[in-house]
Amino acid sequence: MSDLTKSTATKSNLGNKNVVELVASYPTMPLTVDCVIFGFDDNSLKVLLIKSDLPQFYEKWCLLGDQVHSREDLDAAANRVLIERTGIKKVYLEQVHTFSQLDRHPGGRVVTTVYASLLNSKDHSLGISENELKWHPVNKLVEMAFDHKEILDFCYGWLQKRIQEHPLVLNLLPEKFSLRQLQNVYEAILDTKLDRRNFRKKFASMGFLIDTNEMETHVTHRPGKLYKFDFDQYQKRKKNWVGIDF
Amino acid sequence: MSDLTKSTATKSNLGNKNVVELVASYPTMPLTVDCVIFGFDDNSLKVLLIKSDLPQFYEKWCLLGDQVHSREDLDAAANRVLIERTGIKKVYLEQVHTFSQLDRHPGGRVVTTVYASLLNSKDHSLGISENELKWHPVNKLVEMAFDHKEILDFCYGWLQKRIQEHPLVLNLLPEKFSLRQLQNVYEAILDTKLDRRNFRKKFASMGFLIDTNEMETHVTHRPGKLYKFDFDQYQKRKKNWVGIDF
DNA sequence: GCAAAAGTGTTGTCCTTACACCCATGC
DNA sequence: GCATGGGTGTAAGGACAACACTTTTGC
Repeated sequence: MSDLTKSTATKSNLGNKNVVELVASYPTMPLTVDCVIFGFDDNSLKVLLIKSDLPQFYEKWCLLGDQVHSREDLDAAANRVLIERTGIKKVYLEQVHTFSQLDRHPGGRVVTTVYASLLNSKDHSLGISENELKWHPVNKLVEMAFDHKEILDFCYGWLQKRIQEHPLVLNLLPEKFSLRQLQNVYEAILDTKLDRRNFRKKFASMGFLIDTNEMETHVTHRPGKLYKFDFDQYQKRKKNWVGIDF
Repeated sequence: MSDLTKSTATKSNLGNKNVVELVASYPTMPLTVDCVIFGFDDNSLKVLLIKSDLPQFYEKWCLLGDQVHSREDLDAAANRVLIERTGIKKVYLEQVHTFSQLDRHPGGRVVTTVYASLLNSKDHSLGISENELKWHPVNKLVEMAFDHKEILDFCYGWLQKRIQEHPLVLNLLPEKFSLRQLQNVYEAILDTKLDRRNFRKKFASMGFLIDTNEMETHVTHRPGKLYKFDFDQYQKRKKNWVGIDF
Protein backbone atom coordinates (compact mmCIF):
# COMPACT_ATOMS: atom_id res chain seq x y z
CA MET A 1 0.00 0.00 0.00
CA SER A 2 2.93 2.34 0.49
CA ASP A 3 3.59 2.20 -3.21
CA LEU A 4 0.08 3.30 -3.91
CA THR A 5 0.24 6.17 -1.50
CA LYS A 6 3.49 7.39 -2.90
CA SER A 7 2.21 7.21 -6.42
CA THR A 8 -0.95 9.05 -5.58
CA ALA A 9 0.97 11.83 -3.92
CA THR A 10 3.34 12.21 -6.83
CA LYS A 11 0.53 12.42 -9.30
CA SER A 12 -1.59 14.88 -7.45
CA ASN A 13 1.12 17.45 -6.99
CA LEU A 14 2.09 17.62 -10.61
CA GLY A 15 -0.94 19.59 -11.71
CA ASN A 16 0.83 22.93 -11.72
CA LYS A 17 4.25 21.84 -12.75
CA ASN A 18 5.31 22.62 -16.20
CA VAL A 19 4.43 19.73 -18.45
CA VAL A 20 7.84 19.83 -20.08
CA GLU A 21 9.45 19.34 -16.69
CA LEU A 22 7.11 16.47 -16.05
CA VAL A 23 8.16 14.68 -19.21
CA ALA A 24 11.79 15.51 -18.51
CA SER A 25 11.42 13.70 -15.19
CA TYR A 26 10.49 10.43 -16.89
CA PRO A 27 13.20 7.83 -17.25
CA THR A 28 14.32 7.49 -20.84
CA MET A 29 15.58 4.52 -22.74
CA PRO A 30 16.83 3.65 -26.18
CA LEU A 31 14.25 2.54 -28.65
CA THR A 32 14.91 0.63 -31.85
CA VAL A 33 12.89 -0.72 -34.73
CA ASP A 34 13.42 -4.10 -36.30
CA CYS A 35 12.03 -5.06 -39.66
CA VAL A 36 10.98 -8.57 -40.53
CA ILE A 37 11.05 -8.52 -44.31
CA PHE A 38 9.37 -11.53 -45.81
CA GLY A 39 9.99 -12.41 -49.40
CA PHE A 40 8.99 -15.19 -51.71
CA ASP A 41 11.30 -16.88 -54.11
CA ASP A 42 11.76 -20.32 -55.52
CA ASN A 43 8.36 -21.22 -54.08
CA SER A 44 9.35 -20.73 -50.53
CA LEU A 45 9.05 -18.05 -47.92
CA LYS A 46 12.20 -16.16 -47.15
CA VAL A 47 13.23 -13.55 -44.64
CA LEU A 48 15.85 -10.89 -45.13
CA LEU A 49 18.68 -10.91 -42.59
CA ILE A 50 22.16 -9.56 -42.07
CA LYS A 51 25.08 -10.77 -40.02
CA SER A 52 25.26 -9.15 -36.63
CA ASP A 53 27.77 -6.38 -36.03
CA LEU A 54 28.40 -7.43 -32.47
CA PRO A 55 31.18 -9.70 -31.30
CA GLN A 56 28.71 -11.28 -28.85
CA PHE A 57 26.75 -12.56 -31.81
CA TYR A 58 29.63 -13.30 -34.14
CA GLU A 59 28.39 -15.04 -37.28
CA LYS A 60 24.79 -14.95 -36.08
CA TRP A 61 22.07 -13.56 -38.27
CA CYS A 62 19.79 -10.78 -37.22
CA LEU A 63 16.87 -8.66 -38.38
CA LEU A 64 17.30 -5.31 -40.03
CA GLY A 65 17.12 -2.80 -37.24
CA ASP A 66 18.36 0.50 -36.04
CA GLN A 67 17.92 3.06 -33.33
CA VAL A 68 14.95 5.37 -33.49
CA HIS A 69 16.10 8.95 -33.86
CA SER A 70 14.80 11.48 -31.45
CA ARG A 71 12.74 13.42 -34.00
CA GLU A 72 11.39 10.45 -35.89
CA ASP A 73 8.31 8.36 -35.29
CA LEU A 74 8.39 4.58 -35.46
CA ASP A 75 6.88 4.25 -38.92
CA ALA A 76 9.47 6.64 -40.27
CA ALA A 77 12.26 4.80 -38.53
CA ALA A 78 11.16 1.47 -39.96
CA ASN A 79 11.00 2.91 -43.45
CA ARG A 80 14.39 4.50 -43.03
CA VAL A 81 15.94 1.22 -41.90
CA LEU A 82 14.59 -0.47 -44.95
CA ILE A 83 15.93 2.16 -47.29
CA GLU A 84 19.30 2.39 -45.61
CA ARG A 85 19.84 -1.30 -45.39
CA THR A 86 18.39 -2.48 -48.64
CA GLY A 87 17.73 0.47 -50.91
CA ILE A 88 14.07 -0.61 -50.98
CA LYS A 89 11.62 2.27 -50.83
CA LYS A 90 7.92 2.64 -50.35
CA VAL A 91 6.93 -0.79 -49.30
CA TYR A 92 4.06 -1.74 -47.11
CA LEU A 93 5.22 -1.97 -43.50
CA GLU A 94 3.00 -2.90 -40.63
CA GLN A 95 3.69 -2.60 -36.92
CA VAL A 96 3.44 -5.96 -35.22
CA HIS A 97 4.56 -5.81 -31.61
CA THR A 98 6.93 -4.15 -29.18
CA PHE A 99 9.44 -6.31 -27.32
CA SER A 100 10.82 -5.07 -24.06
CA GLN A 101 12.48 -7.81 -22.01
CA LEU A 102 15.14 -6.22 -19.90
CA ASP A 103 17.92 -8.52 -20.99
CA ARG A 104 17.18 -8.78 -24.67
CA HIS A 105 20.23 -6.74 -25.68
CA PRO A 106 23.68 -7.43 -24.20
CA GLY A 107 24.54 -3.73 -24.28
CA GLY A 108 21.81 -2.71 -21.87
CA ARG A 109 18.15 -2.09 -21.97
CA VAL A 110 16.76 -1.59 -25.44
CA VAL A 111 13.09 -1.67 -26.32
CA THR A 112 12.29 -2.57 -29.90
CA THR A 113 9.20 -2.15 -31.99
CA VAL A 114 8.92 -4.70 -34.74
CA TYR A 115 7.53 -4.09 -38.20
CA ALA A 116 6.83 -6.67 -40.84
CA SER A 117 6.66 -6.39 -44.57
CA LEU A 118 6.20 -8.63 -47.55
CA LEU A 119 7.81 -7.98 -50.85
CA ASN A 120 8.63 -9.69 -54.04
CA SER A 121 12.30 -10.49 -53.81
CA LYS A 122 12.62 -10.37 -57.58
CA ASP A 123 11.24 -6.82 -57.80
CA HIS A 124 13.79 -5.44 -55.42
CA SER A 125 17.38 -6.17 -56.10
CA LEU A 126 19.27 -5.59 -52.89
CA GLY A 127 21.11 -2.39 -53.58
CA ILE A 128 23.32 -2.52 -50.56
CA SER A 129 25.27 -5.52 -49.48
CA GLU A 130 26.95 -4.68 -46.22
CA ASN A 131 27.06 -7.40 -43.60
CA GLU A 132 26.01 -10.07 -46.05
CA LEU A 133 22.43 -9.03 -46.47
CA LYS A 134 20.70 -12.22 -47.57
CA TRP A 135 17.40 -14.01 -47.96
CA HIS A 136 16.97 -17.01 -45.68
CA PRO A 137 14.34 -19.75 -45.71
CA VAL A 138 12.03 -18.97 -42.82
CA ASN A 139 11.74 -22.53 -41.60
CA LYS A 140 15.39 -23.42 -41.41
CA LEU A 141 16.70 -20.82 -39.00
CA VAL A 142 17.62 -22.23 -35.65
CA GLU A 143 19.61 -19.57 -33.92
CA MET A 144 19.77 -15.84 -34.29
CA ALA A 145 21.27 -12.85 -32.53
CA PHE A 146 19.42 -11.16 -29.64
CA ASP A 147 15.84 -12.37 -29.24
CA HIS A 148 15.40 -12.21 -32.98
CA LYS A 149 14.42 -15.83 -33.39
CA GLU A 150 11.56 -15.30 -30.98
CA ILE A 151 10.60 -12.12 -32.83
CA LEU A 152 10.71 -13.89 -36.16
CA ASP A 153 8.53 -16.71 -34.89
CA PHE A 154 6.05 -14.20 -33.54
CA CYS A 155 5.94 -12.40 -36.88
CA TYR A 156 5.61 -15.60 -38.83
CA GLY A 157 2.56 -16.53 -36.77
CA TRP A 158 1.22 -13.03 -37.27
CA LEU A 159 1.77 -13.33 -41.02
CA GLN A 160 -0.03 -16.66 -41.29
CA LYS A 161 -3.06 -15.16 -39.68
CA ARG A 162 -2.85 -11.85 -41.46
CA ILE A 163 -2.78 -13.22 -45.00
CA GLN A 164 -6.08 -14.95 -44.40
CA GLU A 165 -7.93 -11.75 -43.75
CA HIS A 166 -6.02 -9.29 -45.88
CA PRO A 167 -4.64 -9.58 -49.42
CA LEU A 168 -1.11 -8.87 -48.21
CA VAL A 169 0.21 -11.68 -50.27
CA LEU A 170 -0.07 -9.68 -53.45
CA ASN A 171 2.96 -7.70 -52.39
CA LEU A 172 4.92 -10.87 -52.88
CA LEU A 173 3.92 -11.24 -56.49
CA PRO A 174 4.51 -9.23 -59.63
CA GLU A 175 1.65 -7.04 -60.79
CA LYS A 176 0.51 -9.73 -63.18
CA PHE A 177 0.48 -13.20 -61.78
CA SER A 178 -0.99 -16.62 -62.42
CA LEU A 179 -3.30 -18.40 -60.05
CA ARG A 180 -0.64 -21.03 -59.58
CA GLN A 181 1.77 -18.42 -58.30
CA LEU A 182 -0.86 -17.08 -55.96
CA GLN A 183 -1.62 -20.50 -54.63
CA ASN A 184 2.07 -21.26 -54.17
CA VAL A 185 2.42 -18.25 -51.94
CA TYR A 186 -0.45 -19.29 -49.72
CA GLU A 187 0.80 -22.83 -49.53
CA ALA A 188 4.30 -21.71 -48.65
CA ILE A 189 3.22 -19.31 -45.94
CA LEU A 190 0.53 -21.46 -44.42
CA ASP A 191 2.73 -24.50 -44.80
CA THR A 192 -0.09 -26.59 -46.17
CA LYS A 193 -1.52 -27.91 -49.42
CA LEU A 194 -4.67 -26.41 -50.85
CA ASP A 195 -7.07 -27.91 -53.36
CA ARG A 196 -6.41 -26.24 -56.70
CA ARG A 197 -9.99 -26.15 -57.95
CA ASN A 198 -11.40 -24.87 -54.71
CA PHE A 199 -8.66 -22.27 -54.42
CA ARG A 200 -9.44 -20.95 -57.88
CA LYS A 201 -13.15 -20.95 -57.24
CA LYS A 202 -12.62 -19.05 -54.01
CA PHE A 203 -10.64 -16.29 -55.67
CA ALA A 204 -12.87 -16.17 -58.71
CA SER A 205 -15.94 -15.75 -56.54
CA MET A 206 -14.37 -12.91 -54.54
CA GLY A 207 -14.38 -10.84 -57.69
CA PHE A 208 -11.07 -9.12 -57.08
CA LEU A 209 -9.19 -10.67 -59.98
CA ILE A 210 -8.91 -8.82 -63.25
CA ASP A 211 -8.19 -10.95 -66.28
CA THR A 212 -5.37 -9.27 -68.20
CA ASN A 213 -5.93 -11.39 -71.30
CA GLU A 214 -2.30 -12.25 -71.16
CA MET A 215 -0.74 -15.62 -70.63
CA GLU A 216 2.41 -16.94 -69.07
CA THR A 217 5.21 -17.40 -71.56
CA HIS A 218 8.21 -19.67 -71.73
CA VAL A 219 6.79 -22.18 -69.32
CA THR A 220 7.30 -25.85 -69.91
CA HIS A 221 3.62 -26.64 -69.67
CA ARG A 222 0.32 -25.20 -70.71
CA PRO A 223 0.56 -21.46 -69.98
CA GLY A 224 -1.77 -20.00 -67.39
CA LYS A 225 -3.73 -16.80 -67.54
CA LEU A 226 -2.29 -13.74 -65.89
CA TYR A 227 -4.40 -11.66 -63.53
CA LYS A 228 -4.15 -8.39 -61.71
CA PHE A 229 -5.64 -7.79 -58.30
CA ASP A 230 -8.35 -5.17 -58.16
CA PHE A 231 -7.28 -3.16 -55.13
CA ASP A 232 -9.96 -0.52 -55.75
CA GLN A 233 -12.76 -3.05 -55.58
CA TYR A 234 -11.16 -4.56 -52.53
CA GLN A 235 -11.08 -1.22 -50.77
CA LYS A 236 -14.74 -0.65 -51.53
CA ARG A 237 -16.03 -4.03 -50.65
CA LYS A 238 -13.78 -5.41 -47.99
CA LYS A 239 -15.47 -7.50 -45.48
CA ASN A 240 -17.16 -6.38 -42.34
CA TRP A 241 -16.14 -9.29 -40.32
CA VAL A 242 -18.88 -10.67 -38.10
CA GLY A 243 -18.70 -14.31 -37.13
CA ILE A 244 -17.80 -15.63 -33.73
CA ASP A 245 -15.51 -18.56 -34.20
CA PHE A 246 -12.97 -19.94 -31.80
CA MET B 1 22.99 8.28 -51.56
CA SER B 2 25.14 10.23 -49.07
CA ASP B 3 22.87 9.06 -46.30
CA LEU B 4 23.43 5.49 -47.24
CA THR B 5 27.17 5.88 -47.36
CA LYS B 6 27.28 7.55 -44.01
CA SER B 7 25.13 4.92 -42.45
CA THR B 8 27.17 2.08 -43.88
CA ALA B 9 30.37 3.62 -42.56
CA THR B 10 28.95 4.11 -39.10
CA LYS B 11 27.75 0.55 -38.89
CA SER B 12 30.92 -1.08 -40.14
CA ASN B 13 33.21 0.55 -37.66
CA LEU B 14 31.29 -0.47 -34.61
CA GLY B 15 32.34 -4.09 -34.66
CA ASN B 16 35.02 -3.73 -32.02
CA LYS B 17 33.48 -1.14 -29.83
CA ASN B 18 32.09 -2.20 -26.58
CA VAL B 19 28.45 -3.09 -26.98
CA VAL B 20 27.53 -1.13 -23.90
CA GLU B 21 29.04 1.98 -25.45
CA LEU B 22 27.12 1.27 -28.58
CA VAL B 23 23.82 1.20 -26.75
CA ALA B 24 24.83 4.23 -24.73
CA SER B 25 25.28 6.09 -28.01
CA TYR B 26 21.64 5.57 -28.97
CA PRO B 27 19.25 8.44 -28.42
CA THR B 28 16.89 7.72 -25.56
CA MET B 29 13.35 8.81 -24.99
CA PRO B 30 10.63 8.46 -22.43
CA LEU B 31 8.33 5.52 -22.80
CA THR B 32 4.93 5.15 -21.21
CA VAL B 33 2.19 2.56 -21.11
CA ASP B 34 -1.49 3.33 -21.39
CA CYS B 35 -4.21 0.88 -20.43
CA VAL B 36 -7.55 0.76 -22.13
CA ILE B 37 -9.71 -1.01 -19.57
CA PHE B 38 -13.01 -2.12 -20.99
CA GLY B 39 -15.82 -3.05 -18.69
CA PHE B 40 -19.43 -4.06 -19.06
CA ASP B 41 -22.22 -2.76 -16.97
CA ASP B 42 -25.84 -1.95 -17.43
CA ASN B 43 -25.72 -3.75 -20.77
CA SER B 44 -23.25 -1.41 -22.31
CA LEU B 45 -19.55 -1.29 -22.90
CA LYS B 46 -17.60 1.05 -20.69
CA VAL B 47 -14.04 2.24 -20.51
CA LEU B 48 -12.19 3.28 -17.40
CA LEU B 49 -10.78 6.82 -17.46
CA ILE B 50 -9.43 9.48 -15.16
CA LYS B 51 -9.30 13.23 -15.44
CA SER B 52 -6.04 14.48 -16.80
CA ASP B 53 -3.42 15.92 -14.46
CA LEU B 54 -2.27 18.48 -16.93
CA PRO B 55 -3.48 22.06 -17.20
CA GLN B 56 -3.30 21.71 -20.99
CA PHE B 57 -6.03 19.12 -20.78
CA TYR B 58 -8.04 20.59 -17.94
CA GLU B 59 -11.25 18.63 -17.40
CA LYS B 60 -10.41 16.23 -20.21
CA TRP B 61 -10.50 12.50 -19.66
CA CYS B 62 -7.58 10.24 -20.33
CA LEU B 63 -6.48 6.62 -20.22
CA LEU B 64 -4.71 5.11 -17.27
CA GLY B 65 -1.04 5.47 -18.02
CA ASP B 66 2.33 6.01 -16.52
CA GLN B 67 6.00 6.11 -17.33
CA VAL B 68 7.84 2.86 -17.84
CA HIS B 69 10.53 2.47 -15.22
CA SER B 70 14.03 1.75 -16.35
CA ARG B 71 14.18 -1.76 -14.94
CA GLU B 72 10.67 -2.82 -15.86
CA ASP B 73 9.35 -4.38 -19.03
CA LEU B 74 6.18 -3.18 -20.69
CA ASP B 75 3.92 -5.96 -19.43
CA ALA B 76 5.06 -5.26 -15.89
CA ALA B 77 4.51 -1.55 -16.33
CA ALA B 78 0.99 -2.07 -17.61
CA ASN B 79 0.14 -4.32 -14.69
CA ARG B 80 1.63 -1.86 -12.26
CA VAL B 81 -0.41 0.98 -13.71
CA LEU B 82 -3.54 -1.02 -13.26
CA ILE B 83 -2.78 -1.89 -9.67
CA GLU B 84 -1.66 1.59 -8.73
CA ARG B 85 -4.55 3.34 -10.36
CA THR B 86 -7.39 0.98 -9.60
CA GLY B 87 -6.28 -1.61 -7.07
CA ILE B 88 -7.16 -4.27 -9.63
CA LYS B 89 -4.68 -7.13 -9.76
CA LYS B 90 -4.03 -10.03 -12.02
CA VAL B 91 -6.21 -9.25 -14.94
CA TYR B 92 -5.68 -10.26 -18.49
CA LEU B 93 -3.80 -7.51 -20.33
CA GLU B 94 -2.86 -7.64 -23.96
CA GLN B 95 -0.48 -5.40 -25.86
CA VAL B 96 -2.25 -3.70 -28.74
CA HIS B 97 -0.06 -1.11 -30.42
CA THR B 98 2.67 1.45 -29.86
CA PHE B 99 1.95 5.08 -30.68
CA SER B 100 4.83 7.37 -31.45
CA GLN B 101 3.74 10.57 -33.18
CA LEU B 102 6.21 13.26 -32.28
CA ASP B 103 3.65 15.76 -31.07
CA ARG B 104 1.33 13.46 -29.19
CA HIS B 105 2.37 14.82 -25.78
CA PRO B 106 2.60 18.55 -25.10
CA GLY B 107 5.57 18.03 -22.79
CA GLY B 108 7.83 16.63 -25.46
CA ARG B 109 8.35 13.41 -27.21
CA VAL B 110 6.77 10.44 -25.47
CA VAL B 111 6.25 7.03 -27.02
CA THR B 112 3.46 4.96 -25.55
CA THR B 113 2.64 1.31 -25.74
CA VAL B 114 -1.02 0.57 -25.30
CA TYR B 115 -2.50 -2.39 -23.51
CA ALA B 116 -6.12 -3.40 -23.41
CA SER B 117 -8.06 -5.42 -20.91
CA LEU B 118 -11.61 -6.47 -20.26
CA LEU B 119 -13.03 -6.94 -16.85
CA ASN B 120 -16.28 -7.24 -15.09
CA SER B 121 -16.84 -3.86 -13.52
CA LYS B 122 -18.94 -5.41 -10.77
CA ASP B 123 -16.16 -7.81 -9.73
CA HIS B 124 -13.69 -5.04 -9.16
CA SER B 125 -14.71 -2.18 -7.00
CA LEU B 126 -12.41 0.68 -7.77
CA GLY B 127 -10.20 0.84 -4.71
CA ILE B 128 -8.59 4.12 -5.53
CA SER B 129 -10.44 7.19 -6.53
CA GLU B 130 -7.88 9.84 -7.33
CA ASN B 131 -8.60 12.08 -10.29
CA GLU B 132 -12.18 10.89 -10.58
CA LEU B 133 -11.55 7.43 -11.85
CA LYS B 134 -14.76 6.53 -13.65
CA TRP B 135 -16.40 4.22 -16.14
CA HIS B 136 -17.53 5.91 -19.34
CA PRO B 137 -19.74 4.65 -22.14
CA VAL B 138 -17.40 3.90 -25.02
CA ASN B 139 -19.57 5.39 -27.69
CA LYS B 140 -20.25 8.75 -26.14
CA LEU B 141 -16.76 10.14 -25.73
CA VAL B 142 -16.00 12.94 -28.09
CA GLU B 143 -12.84 14.52 -26.84
CA MET B 144 -10.03 13.27 -24.71
CA ALA B 145 -6.59 14.37 -23.57
CA PHE B 146 -3.51 13.69 -25.73
CA ASP B 147 -4.22 11.33 -28.64
CA HIS B 148 -6.24 9.15 -26.33
CA LYS B 149 -9.40 9.32 -28.37
CA GLU B 150 -7.54 7.95 -31.35
CA ILE B 151 -6.00 5.26 -29.16
CA LEU B 152 -9.37 4.33 -27.74
CA ASP B 153 -10.91 4.07 -31.20
CA PHE B 154 -8.04 1.87 -32.31
CA CYS B 155 -8.49 -0.38 -29.29
CA TYR B 156 -12.23 -0.56 -29.72
CA GLY B 157 -11.75 -1.78 -33.29
CA TRP B 158 -9.16 -4.22 -32.04
CA LEU B 159 -11.59 -5.45 -29.40
CA GLN B 160 -14.44 -5.99 -31.85
CA LYS B 161 -12.24 -8.19 -33.94
CA ARG B 162 -10.56 -9.93 -31.05
CA ILE B 163 -13.74 -11.11 -29.33
CA GLN B 164 -14.76 -12.95 -32.46
CA GLU B 165 -11.74 -15.20 -32.41
CA HIS B 166 -11.01 -15.45 -28.73
CA PRO B 167 -13.33 -15.89 -25.74
CA LEU B 168 -12.11 -12.70 -24.14
CA VAL B 169 -15.61 -11.69 -23.36
CA LEU B 170 -15.82 -14.07 -20.46
CA ASN B 171 -13.63 -11.73 -18.47
CA LEU B 172 -16.54 -9.36 -18.54
CA LEU B 173 -18.93 -11.77 -16.93
CA PRO B 174 -19.13 -13.43 -13.54
CA GLU B 175 -17.98 -17.02 -13.37
CA LYS B 176 -21.57 -18.22 -13.76
CA PHE B 177 -23.57 -16.44 -16.38
CA SER B 178 -26.69 -16.83 -18.45
CA LEU B 179 -26.73 -17.02 -22.22
CA ARG B 180 -28.65 -13.77 -22.25
CA GLN B 181 -25.79 -12.04 -20.43
CA LEU B 182 -23.32 -13.51 -22.86
CA GLN B 183 -25.30 -12.38 -25.85
CA ASN B 184 -25.72 -8.91 -24.36
CA VAL B 185 -21.97 -8.54 -24.17
CA TYR B 186 -21.48 -9.49 -27.80
CA GLU B 187 -24.27 -7.22 -28.91
CA ALA B 188 -22.90 -4.31 -26.93
CA ILE B 189 -19.35 -4.69 -28.17
CA LEU B 190 -20.17 -5.45 -31.77
CA ASP B 191 -22.90 -2.83 -31.71
CA THR B 192 -25.37 -5.08 -33.46
CA LYS B 193 -28.31 -7.37 -32.79
CA LEU B 194 -27.86 -11.12 -32.94
CA ASP B 195 -30.50 -13.79 -33.40
CA ARG B 196 -31.11 -15.41 -30.03
CA ARG B 197 -31.70 -18.94 -31.24
CA ASN B 198 -28.72 -18.93 -33.56
CA PHE B 199 -26.52 -17.43 -30.90
CA ARG B 200 -27.44 -20.15 -28.43
CA LYS B 201 -27.00 -22.88 -31.01
CA LYS B 202 -23.59 -21.53 -31.90
CA PHE B 203 -22.35 -21.59 -28.33
CA ALA B 204 -23.99 -24.90 -27.56
CA SER B 205 -22.30 -26.50 -30.55
CA MET B 206 -18.88 -25.20 -29.59
CA GLY B 207 -19.03 -27.36 -26.50
CA PHE B 208 -17.33 -24.95 -24.16
CA LEU B 209 -20.31 -24.29 -21.92
CA ILE B 210 -20.72 -26.22 -18.69
CA ASP B 211 -24.23 -26.39 -17.31
CA THR B 212 -24.04 -25.54 -13.62
CA ASN B 213 -27.57 -26.79 -12.93
CA GLU B 214 -28.24 -23.47 -11.35
CA MET B 215 -30.69 -20.84 -12.43
CA GLU B 216 -30.93 -17.12 -12.26
CA THR B 217 -32.80 -15.89 -9.21
CA HIS B 218 -34.84 -12.81 -8.44
CA VAL B 219 -35.41 -11.95 -12.05
CA THR B 220 -38.74 -10.60 -13.14
CA HIS B 221 -39.18 -13.20 -15.84
CA ARG B 222 -38.55 -16.86 -16.41
CA PRO B 223 -35.08 -17.56 -14.95
CA GLY B 224 -32.34 -18.72 -17.28
CA LYS B 225 -29.81 -21.46 -16.76
CA LEU B 226 -26.38 -20.48 -15.53
CA TYR B 227 -23.28 -21.76 -17.29
CA LYS B 228 -19.55 -21.76 -16.76
CA PHE B 229 -17.04 -21.54 -19.59
CA ASP B 230 -14.78 -24.54 -19.98
CA PHE B 231 -11.39 -22.88 -20.38
CA ASP B 232 -9.55 -26.20 -20.25
CA GLN B 233 -11.48 -27.59 -23.20
CA TYR B 234 -10.96 -24.34 -25.01
CA GLN B 235 -7.20 -24.51 -24.52
CA LYS B 236 -7.12 -28.04 -25.86
CA ARG B 237 -9.34 -27.57 -28.83
CA LYS B 238 -8.96 -24.01 -29.94
CA LYS B 239 -9.17 -23.48 -33.58
CA ASN B 240 -6.41 -23.75 -36.10
CA TRP B 241 -7.59 -21.00 -38.26
CA VAL B 242 -7.41 -21.71 -41.98
CA GLY B 243 -9.81 -19.92 -44.26
CA ILE B 244 -8.94 -17.14 -46.63
CA ASP B 245 -11.64 -14.54 -46.39
CA PHE B 246 -11.42 -10.88 -47.18
C1' DG C 1 -53.44 -12.40 -16.02
C1' DC C 2 -49.87 -9.74 -17.78
C1' DA C 3 -45.18 -8.48 -18.86
C1' DA C 4 -40.67 -10.17 -19.93
C1' DA C 5 -37.46 -13.09 -21.28
C1' DA C 6 -36.30 -18.40 -21.59
C1' DG C 7 -36.28 -22.19 -24.27
C1' DT C 8 -36.64 -24.76 -28.56
C1' DG C 9 -36.49 -26.85 -34.40
C1' DT C 10 -36.97 -26.59 -39.26
C1' DT C 11 -36.06 -25.08 -43.73
C1' DG C 12 -33.56 -22.89 -47.45
C1' DT C 13 -29.32 -21.03 -48.87
C1' DC C 14 -24.70 -20.74 -49.23
C1' DC C 15 -20.07 -22.17 -48.53
C1' DT C 16 -16.77 -25.83 -48.28
C1' DT C 17 -14.93 -30.07 -49.47
C1' DA C 18 -13.63 -33.88 -52.17
C1' DC C 19 -12.64 -35.56 -56.36
C1' DA C 20 -11.04 -36.82 -62.26
C1' DC C 21 -10.55 -35.79 -66.83
C1' DC C 22 -9.01 -33.33 -70.98
C1' DC C 23 -5.88 -29.47 -72.76
C1' DA C 24 -1.80 -26.66 -74.22
C1' DT C 25 2.89 -26.10 -74.15
C1' DG C 26 8.27 -27.31 -74.18
C1' DC C 27 11.26 -30.59 -74.92
C1' DG D 1 4.73 -38.45 -77.38
C1' DC D 2 5.48 -37.40 -72.83
C1' DA D 3 5.85 -34.64 -68.82
C1' DT D 4 4.01 -30.75 -66.57
C1' DG D 5 0.77 -28.03 -64.78
C1' DG D 6 -3.77 -25.35 -66.66
C1' DG D 7 -8.49 -25.39 -66.72
C1' DT D 8 -13.06 -27.04 -65.44
C1' DG D 9 -18.06 -29.12 -62.63
C1' DT D 10 -20.68 -31.65 -59.48
C1' DA D 11 -22.47 -33.74 -55.47
C1' DA D 12 -22.61 -34.14 -50.44
C1' DG D 13 -22.23 -32.16 -46.03
C1' DG D 14 -21.95 -28.47 -42.86
C1' DA D 15 -22.70 -23.81 -41.36
C1' DC D 16 -25.58 -19.94 -41.19
C1' DA D 17 -29.89 -17.05 -41.51
C1' DA D 18 -34.53 -16.49 -40.93
C1' DC D 19 -38.37 -17.27 -38.37
C1' DA D 20 -42.90 -18.32 -33.99
C1' DC D 21 -44.74 -20.45 -30.32
C1' DT D 22 -44.91 -22.23 -25.56
C1' DT D 23 -43.02 -21.80 -20.72
C1' DT D 24 -41.75 -19.78 -16.36
C1' DT D 25 -41.27 -16.37 -13.23
C1' DG D 26 -42.51 -11.64 -10.56
C1' DC D 27 -45.74 -8.56 -9.89
